[in-house]
Order: sequence, then C-alpha cells, then structure tokens
Amino acid sequence: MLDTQSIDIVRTQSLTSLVQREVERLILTGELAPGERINEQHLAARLRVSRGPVREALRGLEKARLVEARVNRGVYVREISVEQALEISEMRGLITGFACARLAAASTAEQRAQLAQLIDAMARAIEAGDAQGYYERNLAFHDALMDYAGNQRAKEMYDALVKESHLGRRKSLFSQRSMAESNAEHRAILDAIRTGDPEAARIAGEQHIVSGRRRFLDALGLVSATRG
Amino acid sequence: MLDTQSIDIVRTQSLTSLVQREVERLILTGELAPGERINEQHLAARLRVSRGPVREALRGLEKARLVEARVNRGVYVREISVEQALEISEMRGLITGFACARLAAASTAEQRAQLAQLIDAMARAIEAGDAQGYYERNLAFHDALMDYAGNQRAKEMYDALVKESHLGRRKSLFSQRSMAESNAEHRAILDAIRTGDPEAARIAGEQHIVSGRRRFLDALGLVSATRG
DNA sequence: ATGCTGTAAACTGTCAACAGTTTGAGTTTC
DNA sequence: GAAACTCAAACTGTTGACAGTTTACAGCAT
Repeated sequence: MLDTQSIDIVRTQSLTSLVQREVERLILTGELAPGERINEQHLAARLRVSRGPVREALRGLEKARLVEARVNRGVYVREISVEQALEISEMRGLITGFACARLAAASTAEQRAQLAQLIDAMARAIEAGDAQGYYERNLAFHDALMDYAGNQRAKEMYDALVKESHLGRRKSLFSQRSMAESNAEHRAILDAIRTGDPEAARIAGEQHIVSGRRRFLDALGLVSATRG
Repeated sequence: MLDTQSIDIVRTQSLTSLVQREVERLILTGELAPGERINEQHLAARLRVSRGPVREALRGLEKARLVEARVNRGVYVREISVEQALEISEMRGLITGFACARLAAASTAEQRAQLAQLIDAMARAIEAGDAQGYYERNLAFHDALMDYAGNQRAKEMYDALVKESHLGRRKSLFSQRSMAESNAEHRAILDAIRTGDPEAARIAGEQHIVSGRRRFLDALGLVSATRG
C-alpha cells in the first residue's frame, strides 16, 4: 500500500483521487503514450489498490478527455488528430485573449510587475539556453494571466485544454529563436495590457497562441495547416 | 433489471453511462435539487444496479461539475454561487461570440437560411405565447450556431457550460417582452453574420448572452450585478 | 504455406460483502 | 434545561469474486 506517508493521505483523499492524479501524471509525462491501452488489473496491482478506485479514476479522466473508453475493450490513452489539436489551440487562444482583454481593462500595478518579472526571467533563460527554465516560466506566465483575469472558470477550462493538448505534443523542445519570438509576444501582450486597450490585448493574446501553434508545427517540419 | 428493451442497450452501453445519463437528467430537470445529497445505495436500488456503476457515473458527473463529492460524506448536487453563475455566463458569451465571428467569416447560405428560419419560428412562438416552443427553438438556434461554427470542441464546452448553468437557474420562464428582446438580438447576430463582419458578429453574440443574464436577473427581481 | 475454427486465457463489467466513518437518537451529567 | 457522551444505524470507501466478452493461439482444413 504505497508507503506510510501515503496512507495518511488516504484518510483525507480518496484512493480514486490519488489514482486519478497518478494516471494523469503518467499521461502528461508520456509514460503512458497516446493510443496505449490501460490495463485496469495491472494498474491496480502497481498502485496497490483494487480495481474499483482505478475504474472510478478512469471515468473521471474520460470526462477530462485524457482517456477514451471502448466498451468491453478497456480504456485507452486518447489520441488526438491534428484537427482536434487545432480546435484545442483555438480555444486556448480564445480564453487567453479573454484574459488579456480583462487585464487590459482591470489590472493592478503589482500584477503587471509580476508579469514583467516573468518575461525578464524568460529572457534570461533564453540567453542561458535554459529551455527547461523557459518552459516553466512560460507556464507560470500563462498561469498568472489566467489568475489575474479573475475568472476561475476560465482558468480551469484553460488548464484542462493545456493538459489535453499534451496528448498531441510529442516533444516540446523549441529553438532559441522560437523562444525569443514567443517572449516578444509576451511583451506585446503586456504592452497592450499596460496601454489599457482590451481589444488590442485580446488580439495579442490570441495571436500568441496562434503563433505558438505555428512554431510548434514548424518545429515538426510540417507545412502549417493555416496559411502563412 | 430494467426491462427487456433496456437489456439490449446494456450490451452496447455500460450501466455506468446509463446511470450517468439518468442522474444528469434528474439534475437538469430539477428532480434532484442543488445542494441535495445523492444516496448511492438508494440510487442504485432505484435503478436496479449495484453501487459500482453508480459510483463510476458520479465520478464522471463530478468532473462535469454537476455534482460535488465530499470525502466520506457522499456526493451532493452542486450549488453554484451568483459569482460562479456570472463566470459561466461570461464563458458562454465568449464561446458564442467566437462562433458568431466564425460564421461571419465563413457560413453557407443554407446555414444562414436555417438560422433565419429558427428566428422566424421563435417570433411565431412569442406571438402565440408559447414559451415552451420558444425555449426549445432558442436551444436549437444556439446549437445551430455552435454546429455551424465548425469547432466541435467549442460546441462541447458550450454544451457543458449550459448544463452547468442549469444548476443556478431556478425557473426559466420569461416574459413575452424578454423573449422578444432576446429574439431581436438573434436577428442582430444573423445580420452581423450576413454582413460578414466577424468583429461585429462577435460583439453581437457576446452581447446576447450578457443581455440574457440581465433579463434573467431582472426576472428574479434582483438588482443586476453589472452596471446598466 | 494460408486461412478458418474452436478453445483457453485475459480482461472488462458488475455485484455483493467488509471495514471504517459519519450521523443522529437516546442517555447521562452538570 | 442544556451540553456532553454513548452507541447503534446508515452510509461511504474499498475489496475480492463472478459472469460475460474479447483476444490470442493452437490445431485443422484447404
């Protein structure tokens, strides 16, 4: 049963939620690959729990769109098509644009300073060639945007979309140039927010996600599905 | 075990999905009221299944934000605060605006004709004082908007938000005047789509949801949380 | 060799039972 | 009379077992 420390957690969290988090981790880190079948018995044995909590957890992940259940055939890590990845990206852009517009209409000096600080940290990470550092701060930047926008629901939807988008992302290593481009867009977003122009901020936010998708496709060596 | 007809369904659908659909229905129709506790045993007995499928179904509904699980205390039909209802409404507006913009950029004559037909049907329902008929066609109109926009993900997010919003809606009977106002906005949306102006369509779509919220609050006799 | 068929293993869907927690009524104590 | 305590009933969380389906493989026919 896991270890002693975990047992205390079991008291306040259900096994289901623990399993759910673990399987989510396995999927997001790629240890469980898209298309792969998830064997309930093996998973249960590995996590030292019975199949009940495992099945419940998988049902939750199904609604979160991370896995897909086929009747009498088990559940599979979801595979997303290019088309679906584009749709997800579009929705991320929509919500990001919303958040940016919100911040342009109402944000505190402290919030703007915090965003500026993250952008500077990203710039330093790019210079240092620290892709991992950039990646983490980029996440923090987008998290901050959603937090400050003040719509909890928007943030949760955004988070869910980001998790789902990991299903389509094979490798997320970007070139220094890509990172620099991306960070320039971060600055553009912050500028628009500072100007207090919601419409410009919205466009900057949406554009950032669109450009991110293009950079990603470029990195894969694919011809972009969108023009340009 | 239900009846013979149902058994055939069981073959292709899991009991879990059947339970999930039934509980969802109970919640959306108000038979299970927000805040109400859902007793697993009673529910299982009532549906003639064991607790396993019931628990799985509830876990799915939890992720869909229709119920809330408290550890060792069971699951409750979710209650949403006014604040949360506003957030949901905002997201509905955002997605509706997106869909309208999309249609302004690209829609077929047939699609526009279909929307026009639904608007006319709503107008007739209003004249006839047929609130139920209006309600259904209104749903159909918004469904059509999302369908035609061509982003499946957007439609699903929208549908989830609509379901969730039912948790906050006690009664959805509107006055003839409200319905007329609402339908005028439908026409405004269609006009903007016909003009081919995405930005105008987006604003019309967003505005429709915002106005809908205001009409709802007015109907409750509350002071609107938003200005105006 | 290749394709088909039948059978056994593996696995999912479902159920019933057990263990631990919460709840509430009844009792006791101050 | 009110608060605290006790204990049993009710309920949730979890488990192990059973039933039916799917899958894979061996054997057989072509």
